[in-house]
Amino acid sequence: MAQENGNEQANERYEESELYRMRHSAAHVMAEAVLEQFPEAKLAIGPPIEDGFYYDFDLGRDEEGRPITFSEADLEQIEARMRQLLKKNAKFEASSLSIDEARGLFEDQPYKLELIEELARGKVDEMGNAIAEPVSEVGIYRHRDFVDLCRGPHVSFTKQVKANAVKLLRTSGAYWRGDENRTQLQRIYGTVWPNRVELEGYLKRLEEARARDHRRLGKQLGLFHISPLVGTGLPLWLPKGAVLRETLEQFLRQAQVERGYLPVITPHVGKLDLYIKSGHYPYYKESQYAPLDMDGEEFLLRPMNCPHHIEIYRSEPRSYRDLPLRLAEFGTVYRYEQSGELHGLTRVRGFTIDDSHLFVTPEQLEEEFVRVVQLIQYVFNTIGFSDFRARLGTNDPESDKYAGSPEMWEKGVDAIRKAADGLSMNYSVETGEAAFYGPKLDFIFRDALKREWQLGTVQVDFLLPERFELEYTGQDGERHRPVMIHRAPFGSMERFVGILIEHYNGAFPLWLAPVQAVLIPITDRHVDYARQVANQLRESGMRVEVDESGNRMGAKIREAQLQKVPYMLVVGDREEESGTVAVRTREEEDRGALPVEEFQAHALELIASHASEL
RNA sequence: GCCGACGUAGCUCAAUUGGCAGAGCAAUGCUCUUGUAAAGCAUAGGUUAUGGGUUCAAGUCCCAUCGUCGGCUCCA
Repeated sequence: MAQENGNEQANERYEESELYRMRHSAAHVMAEAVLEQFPEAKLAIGPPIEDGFYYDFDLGRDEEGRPITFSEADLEQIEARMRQLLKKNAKFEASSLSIDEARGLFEDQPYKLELIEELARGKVDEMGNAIAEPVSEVGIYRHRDFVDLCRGPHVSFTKQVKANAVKLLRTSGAYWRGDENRTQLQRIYGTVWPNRVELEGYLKRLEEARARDHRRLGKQLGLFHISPLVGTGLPLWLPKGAVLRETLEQFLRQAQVERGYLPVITPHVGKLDLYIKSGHYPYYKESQYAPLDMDGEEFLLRPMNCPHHIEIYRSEPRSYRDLPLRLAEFGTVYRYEQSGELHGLTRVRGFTIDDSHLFVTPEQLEEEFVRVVQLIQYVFNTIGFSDFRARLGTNDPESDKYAGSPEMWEKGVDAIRKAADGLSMNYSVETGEAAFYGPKLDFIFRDALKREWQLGTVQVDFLLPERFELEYTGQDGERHRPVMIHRAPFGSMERFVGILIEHYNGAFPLWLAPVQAVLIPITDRHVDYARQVANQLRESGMRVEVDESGNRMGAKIREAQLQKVPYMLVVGDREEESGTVAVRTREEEDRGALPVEEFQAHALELIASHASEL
């Protein structure tokens, strides 16, 4: 993905940019304002981030022992004070101190002391990033009476941050060092831009992003519904959403048939023993629905599909002639995510993975891996997704989260690297992002709100074949152990559709649109003709509705526009007499009358080619 | 799960310091028979998330539960 290099370069430039300095400096001035209002506040860290900055504070506890938090009024006051402080033109002065001097200077700032100790021991820097070497001196930045442990960079004078280009956005809790077992601090997020106009532009972009939020569009377009009575995180697919999802499923099924995948269908529950044997259970115990105890036997709502597919592999003796064996299923799984983690369709408790498990010989591994990546690229290209990056997730040798031998991991990572390099792909390598059973290559998409979502994934697995003692008979007549590839191009149908909604702002390409055309009869008199045309189009496989409401034509068009229906086919006396439809697209283009057959042929061609333009 | 904000009709939102729960859209009925983004009139729609409490009086104040939203954490 050529995208990624660009991003990395952009990030490097960002960290050296004036804007980055402004945001870093704004964080310091905000902390200064906070300290005025909360003199007892302890400072944690306050870095620039994409589009802004934050600073974390510990405000201590009230008489009842509850953490003191920022109110909305506090935020307004802090923001107002910050503006005043920016205008008073203080100079930012850098200097460095020995570790001991720094310990003295920050003696009543416990979080800073912890950072200083870690710098001295060479673990992490003041921003929390890993460093290689212990340091003997630490950087500090001072403006007025405010001093912070910091290596900069900053602007020279506070005035260089425009007071009218600063806005504090929100507060939230945030764990110290990102660790939920440690103190929860109070974070303030803010943003700074070079000037007021750019700030307003940014706020407008946020507003626009909210307008294309898939939860909002999902309601407006009648795609899905989440009922608290059914269960939070358990979406209900409405007819139009179901059509969209099934269309995607059909598309992938077809692509898989062409590539030698075989369908299987397996149940949504399995005995607990199955997951104990696979090793999934102890790893993910906390994020699973509790086992169902029936007559002394325990069953799990399945959190993944792999063990079921493995049992299919094991159902008969396998020969090298059977491999690669590619078993595919849209398999629904259940994971009890923490309540605060749920989010529309993109983070749910019951979802369907476009899952497949490939059982291959070690010799076939690399080639099969390449084919899977090519399938994923084909899927993304066809659907029109572009803002993706690829990530190679490896195990963290320090962590006990990962099973299997070092050789297994090495072989797996090696296979992925060879495959990705062979395809000339750009990818980042991230330690500690692997599955517990093996390394993986993930495809990560950025949504309208700039959040990143992992969609497609391909994983190499030497472990489960061992756990389940999988075998095949080789050409040599000996027993051999296959390797597994786990893969899901969409990742999950729920998440993928959620992202798809935002990507297209609800205006799906014709082939995916839940309703592809609406017939709009001008008066009651034309309803029969409209129905006749609709039926003709339906017989060719198109998804067509007739607007038989009592509305006037203008209102029917408005409704179809709001529903983002690709084609509006207006029919009145003229069309009925000539056997035509007056074609209008959602891009507000009146294309005039076309014979029904001509429109149909044109539309079917676009559908077949997965075209995104009408 | 944690921090904060919030929960009023199907949807979007009103309701002054605690004092009769409202509007637009959608729905239904009637009239109009209409040419490219909203016709008119009428009707119906509510245990103000749920449960408890304070008060002469609670949508409004307090407590709990459920849920939603923004973050944090997590994401097989």
